[in-house]
Amino acid sequence: MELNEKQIKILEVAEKMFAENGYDGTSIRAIAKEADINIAMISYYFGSKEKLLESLLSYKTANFTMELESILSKDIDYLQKIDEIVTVLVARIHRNRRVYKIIHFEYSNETRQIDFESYIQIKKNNYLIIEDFVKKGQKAGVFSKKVNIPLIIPTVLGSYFNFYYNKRFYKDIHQLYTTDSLDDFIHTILTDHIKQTIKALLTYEA
Amino acid sequence: MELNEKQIKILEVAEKMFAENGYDGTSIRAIAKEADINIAMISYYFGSKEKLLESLLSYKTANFTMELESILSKDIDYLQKIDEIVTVLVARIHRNRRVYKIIHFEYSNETRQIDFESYIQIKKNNYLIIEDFVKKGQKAGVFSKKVNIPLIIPTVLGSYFNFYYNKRFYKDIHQLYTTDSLDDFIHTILTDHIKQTIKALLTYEA
DNA sequence: ATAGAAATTAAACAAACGTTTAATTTAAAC
DNA sequence: GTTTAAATTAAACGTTTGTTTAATTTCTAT
Repeated sequence: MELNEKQIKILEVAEKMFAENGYDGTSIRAIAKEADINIAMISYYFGSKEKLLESLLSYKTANFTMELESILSKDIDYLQKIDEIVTVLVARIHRNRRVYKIIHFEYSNETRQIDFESYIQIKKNNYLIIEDFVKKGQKAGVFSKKVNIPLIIPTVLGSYFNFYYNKRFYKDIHQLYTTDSLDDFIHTILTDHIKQTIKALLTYEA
Repeated sequence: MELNEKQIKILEVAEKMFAENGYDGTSIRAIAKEADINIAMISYYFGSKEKLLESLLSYKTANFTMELESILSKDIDYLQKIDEIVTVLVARIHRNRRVYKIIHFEYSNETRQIDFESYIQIKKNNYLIIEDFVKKGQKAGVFSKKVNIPLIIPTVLGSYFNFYYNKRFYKDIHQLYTTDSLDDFIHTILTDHIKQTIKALLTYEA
């Protein structure tokens, strides 16, 4: 699906407002007003509010996969690859945190009939790449064989998102009162913590 | 605030529906119908929809603190305490997962003026207890001194919640098609993974 | 310059929303 | 048994919701 400038504007506004006030908490009137277009244009372009959300998801969850494979093909050791994957992963989910918030909320709701198929396919594909990498590391004797591979990613992403969903709490603890200091904290301290966690987990033998 | 049977019924129904369809996605009419009471009773008992949510939060986030202190006062070693804390923590957030979903969504939204003060106070208090415990472990030479203490809890809770928010994905991977098998997985495999992660992190020196 | 398609608009639609009202029933106190 | 308060009800309120309509403007191709 090709998108013109106005459609992209609508999607950007929708992303911000859906994440801020939820899908149901955001009216298409409010989106239209913020995007400075007529209400009817949303139905005209996307068909309905629900299809607008689906368009947003497929627009934003473009492939991780290439970036991931690029790191894994580098000539660096296993633990360095972990560092790079975590760095890229955290930067990426932080950049797209709003869309992930929508996904977390709507995808965990079984009764909502939004189409998440493309998101799931990307996720499944990326998981298989990670699994392959960890298994190689285990065979090479670098990684512990006791680790539960499918649960590594939830620990990486979860550490970030639980921080983010409680950021008003952690802002106080770490004194992060500006957007810049928060971003900086995430890309340094939080990212380092997650790197450390995953490397510890993958090399832990007890 | 004392609650009669009918008020508790309303809160239980509200918890389920708020978590399932969001605060804005849930009408008081729908709550009233599900709880089998008249619409006006919600305003009559709680004042408004917003105050209903606040009542729900303070009703459900009763103190972790005692349970935590009970574990820490036991005569077991540091790593065994980690095991017990993780077990209790995961069981508890799993039991109250719906309320936490509401909190994650609403508390991370700066523009929403819901009162989270009691939740924050409990969280802050529990953090200080954990911090004290880890510092003692560091002095005793059991725990690494390089760990970022405030970020340990996000890793524990985040691992669980990222699994939960993507459970439709992980259900397929781990073949957890019944509620019982899912609960069982969480209380065994997932809990073990988190225990392992935290113990690895706290003893990692590299 | 003109025809036809695409884009844009204001207005209208029925339905659903949170809240309030005023009347009635139930329960408790004396 | 009467009085008084609490609980419960159906109905109504003014808004806001997502979507559609029909008319108009803008753009594109010939």
